[in-house]
Amino acid sequence: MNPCTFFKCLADDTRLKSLLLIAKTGEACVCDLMEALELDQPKTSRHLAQLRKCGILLDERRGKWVFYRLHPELPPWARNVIVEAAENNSLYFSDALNKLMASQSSTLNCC
Amino acid sequence: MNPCTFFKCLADDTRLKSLLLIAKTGEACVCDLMEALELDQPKTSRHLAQLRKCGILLDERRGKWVFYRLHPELPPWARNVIVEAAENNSLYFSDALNKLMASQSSTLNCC
DNA sequence: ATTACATATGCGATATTTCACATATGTAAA
DNA sequence: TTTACATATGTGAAATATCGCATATGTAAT
Repeated sequence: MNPCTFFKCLADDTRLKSLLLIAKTGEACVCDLMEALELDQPKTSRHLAQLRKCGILLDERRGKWVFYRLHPELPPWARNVIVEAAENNSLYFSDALNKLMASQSSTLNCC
Repeated sequence: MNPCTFFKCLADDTRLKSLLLIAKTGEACVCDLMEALELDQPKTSRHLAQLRKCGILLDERRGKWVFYRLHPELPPWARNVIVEAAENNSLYFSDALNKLMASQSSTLNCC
């Protein structure tokens, strides 16, 4: 994991918020993320794909849905960076986090 | 310190290596950094200026030279990110670090 | 005041990233 | 097997970042 490549992955609002949301909640599917972040589907998917290709996220398909979580083999220092960023910038993504947790706990939710 | 802005600052080879070198050595002047990184002067100065304007680095002039160090008011989480990256990616900037330490300890050095 | 050296910045050219739209793929229910 | 839904990706346009060169500013010695 080249550190410059790693930081490039965090250097975008969509990707960073997606990562912080996933770090906080453990995992999330694409449809919940796009609603929480108020983004269209291709944009959400593209950024998640970039994080997956860099080895930061791991995807798992369950039926129609694809869930993303932090890659278990992510180097500890890199995981710490994400977790520390999440713990110290709650205001940056609290709106999205509230929406995401509402979706995830709702029985009306798609997945 | 918006976290996305912060990570954008780390998402470039010149800036990231400069930061890791400064984190390791405490401080460095522009001329030593440009030699350690084998860059021209305007490029080195430009990237340092960006880090200064974002509040990551603090500059201090001493005679003809300008020394940069991590800004003392940098939020602890952000400082930790830089320090952790430095501690866990030595191979990424070891060449530059060796050159920088050689310059800084040499009596032949300009500053 | 002039010169030499260290650092900073204006600016157009180039490279890289991101976006928006269309479309493709994958899954499951009817 | 048709349909609906979820996700992924091809592609060119737009936005953004970086570079290279020239030049400006700041400091100290002569």
